[in-house]
Amino acid sequence: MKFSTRSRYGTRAMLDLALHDNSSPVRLKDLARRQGVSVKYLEQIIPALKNAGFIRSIRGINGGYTLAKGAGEIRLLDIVEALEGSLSPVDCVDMPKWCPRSGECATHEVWRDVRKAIDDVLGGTTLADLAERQRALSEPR
Amino acid sequence: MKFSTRSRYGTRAMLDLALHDNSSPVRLKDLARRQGVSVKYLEQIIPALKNAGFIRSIRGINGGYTLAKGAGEIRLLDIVEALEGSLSPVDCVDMPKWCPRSGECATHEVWRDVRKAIDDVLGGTTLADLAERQRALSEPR
DNA sequence: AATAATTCCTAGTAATTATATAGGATTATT
DNA sequence: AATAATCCTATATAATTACTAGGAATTATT
Ligand code: FES
Ligand code: FES
Repeated sequence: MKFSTRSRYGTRAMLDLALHDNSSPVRLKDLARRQGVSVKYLEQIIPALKNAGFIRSIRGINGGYTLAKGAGEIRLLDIVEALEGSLSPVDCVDMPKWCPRSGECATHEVWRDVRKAIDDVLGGTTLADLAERQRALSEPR
Repeated sequence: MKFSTRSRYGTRAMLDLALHDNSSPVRLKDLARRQGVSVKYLEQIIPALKNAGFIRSIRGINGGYTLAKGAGEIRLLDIVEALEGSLSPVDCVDMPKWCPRSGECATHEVWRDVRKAIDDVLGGTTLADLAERQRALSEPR
């Protein structure tokens, strides 16, 4: 019941892009240095975010990555699901047929409730919200 | 981000014990048959529940397992944590030192919120609640 | 046209975790 | 003594995780 490093690194990568949005594309090299992750590993995580339509890439020299849409339109739930797969704590929440007795299983209902609680938190937070929180944290006071 | 089979089987085992509470101890053989799990695998899951103080065992012939306290005093959160370990989606929620920059990491706050949401659902449901739901599901109507 | 810097693609790999199974020791009832 | 249950420890296998490696494709600059 842990998020994989894919999700942790990938979410922080998205946050990094959001914070550097209005400038030139962000090179993976810089992103990796700032986040303390190897370029090679990020290279493997990034495609999921691109396929999901969250980021756009610019190839060749001076290339890099930018957000493909407004930070306010990207929910953390979408990011994590793109990286992690479904957040249902058990498979039968998504596919009731997966458990033969899902119609008469009380635990099933509880797992569904857990899923919903996660959805509410992560679905209610956008990348813009996250960036704002980060700015508040980094702000000198 | 899935619960292991330990958690799923273990929770169902606890539910089974709760439903057969007021009678004689439940043999693993019967529990396993009802839940569709091998006795040998259950044997490996059960000790965690016993060590946590949720169940009591009776050895020898006519032995078996019973709840060690009232079903209303056992929260699903406790059961799952006994079987699964901490439900924090990332380690730094439990150990802030684990991430070097946890004090200035916005994602950290979100992961903490996710943990809390799970806690609220699973901490707010007791084994008695679960048993009641199960009876409602099984009831002929 | 050559160079350099970037993303893109595919494969490999070591370590860990998940999901069991197996065999026998211990305990208590009859 | 026989039986039936829990208890304990070891082993096996498969899947997943967290990377690393090498090079191909693309593009701005010179
Ligand atoms: S229906 Fe899947 S756990 Fe019960
Ligand atoms: S502090 Fe652990 S993920 Fe940021």
